[in-house]
Amino acid sequence: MQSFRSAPIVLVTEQDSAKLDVEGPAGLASWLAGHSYRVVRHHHAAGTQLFAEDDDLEYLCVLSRGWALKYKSLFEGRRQVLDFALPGDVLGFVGERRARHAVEMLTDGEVVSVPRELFGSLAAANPELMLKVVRQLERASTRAHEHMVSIGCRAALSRVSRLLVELVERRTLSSNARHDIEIDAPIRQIHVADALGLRGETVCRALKQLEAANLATFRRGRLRVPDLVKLRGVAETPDAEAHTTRKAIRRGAAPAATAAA
Amino acid sequence: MQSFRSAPIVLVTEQDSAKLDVEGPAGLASWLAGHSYRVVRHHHAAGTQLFAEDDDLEYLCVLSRGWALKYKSLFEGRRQVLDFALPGDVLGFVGERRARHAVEMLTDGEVVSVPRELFGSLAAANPELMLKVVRQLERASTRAHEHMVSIGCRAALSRVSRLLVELVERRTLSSNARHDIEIDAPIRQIHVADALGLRGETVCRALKQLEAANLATFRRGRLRVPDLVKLRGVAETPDAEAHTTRKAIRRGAAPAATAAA
DNA sequence: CGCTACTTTGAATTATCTCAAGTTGAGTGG
DNA sequence: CCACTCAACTTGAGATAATTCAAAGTAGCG
Repeated sequence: MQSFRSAPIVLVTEQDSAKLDVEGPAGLASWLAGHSYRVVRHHHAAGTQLFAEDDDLEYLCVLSRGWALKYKSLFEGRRQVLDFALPGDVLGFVGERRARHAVEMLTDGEVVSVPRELFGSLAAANPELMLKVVRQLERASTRAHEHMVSIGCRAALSRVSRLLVELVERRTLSSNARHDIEIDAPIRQIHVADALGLRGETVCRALKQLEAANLATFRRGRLRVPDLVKLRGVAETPDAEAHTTRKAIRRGAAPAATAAA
Repeated sequence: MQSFRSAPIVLVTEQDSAKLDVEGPAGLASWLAGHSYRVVRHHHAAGTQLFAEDDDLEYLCVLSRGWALKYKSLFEGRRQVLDFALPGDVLGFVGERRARHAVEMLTDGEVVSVPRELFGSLAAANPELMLKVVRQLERASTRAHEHMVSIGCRAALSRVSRLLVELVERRTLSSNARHDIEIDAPIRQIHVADALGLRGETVCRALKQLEAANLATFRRGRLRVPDLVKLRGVAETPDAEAHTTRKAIRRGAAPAATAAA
């Protein structure tokens, strides 16, 4: 079932369409909003589950405002966060009706929904639409791959750093700011943990380390990064530094100053 | 640079096109092969690197025969295997020229290559082409997500079991065989390890366990699974069974028989 | 003011990694 | 047909990063 079907349905107006352009020229939501009165926009409260894994989806959706979470649930309440969806991201699947993962709103937000068959005809008539979708898919896929590298190869501190860097980069895009960046990141430590294959306690300890080293402060949905380059350095130091230090200590040498010390 | 540019270039003939249909009705390679003389087919030896991360790709490629490996390299020789590519899989990126990961042949095989701009015009003229690409992308994305669940949430034994199940399912597709399945899987333990975020030794120990329990035998590129349902059971038993057993032992109770014991 | 949900800290436990030796087996060339 | 080689696989024992369990702290909110 699609729980959002009970949400108020708002037809997209011309003004709305113009407003959606804030997502940039590649914005899928704005494109869709302007092409049929059957493209609708729903508002959803934080915490709403848009759909669950295995749901039969009648719509293809694009997030137009707010943050959402894509995840898969396992046994014993464990879950894997697959991606943080930001405005412009596709929620749903073009190739099949069955949902391969769940999606839930992290903040209040808005979702543009297109009936599947309407999307099909829009796509047939407008090649550029499918291209926009492909680009979104590939971007999401690249993020998933980076994610896999983190979970598979990096130590806890690096994973957390890498995720913070990703969040900053997704929010500051073309901006080349590198110092004292501060963004809203409406997520809890547990979301970071579930995304990185760690437990909440481990994420907490990693964040404390980053804070102690003045590399990043993440509290109550607000992320501050004094020096993005340095943080990226920790993210890309998989284990090498820690490893070297460890060995040196074992040999009785004085430990080198690490980024987090 | 694209190292495969030095490979012999073979124009696709009508017969080739017909032959490529073994990939099934959704086969991208066969579709592409029939639509322009500028679509070429290359042969590549096992071990060939088709492209590296950050290469500037002039072609969009589809694997038509053999197995390939998508991966990202890190420090100290560590790498994360992102996906095993089988015939029909897209190698390359529609939305941008820059490669986001490396690809290397696991076996001898063939690759159908389309110049990027030609792909663009083919896609504009044939909406169904882009749809085929989207479906491939979504399938790869779903695999990546399953992969993340494994790496992030499962114990070593479950991860290995899950990967073996995935390989079997991809090779037997619509077949509903469930007993005594045997397939070629031209990979080594180290590929499994790099795919699952484990070390070779750990994969070896997991495989030994599976073999001892008569759940799967994987040796020299050949995988035999006596009972797919049972193996799937181990894959989906994240830790619960082992965990319960562990606790029971600590309490002094007799350990329950586990699948791998 | 007292929930409730989230975060923090500590100590013990453990799955996996590391390091270091073997062992196996397919391929090679005498 | 028999060494020989080399890469892949196997096995063991010790080290460690992360988990688990348990118990306090905090902060937002009605």
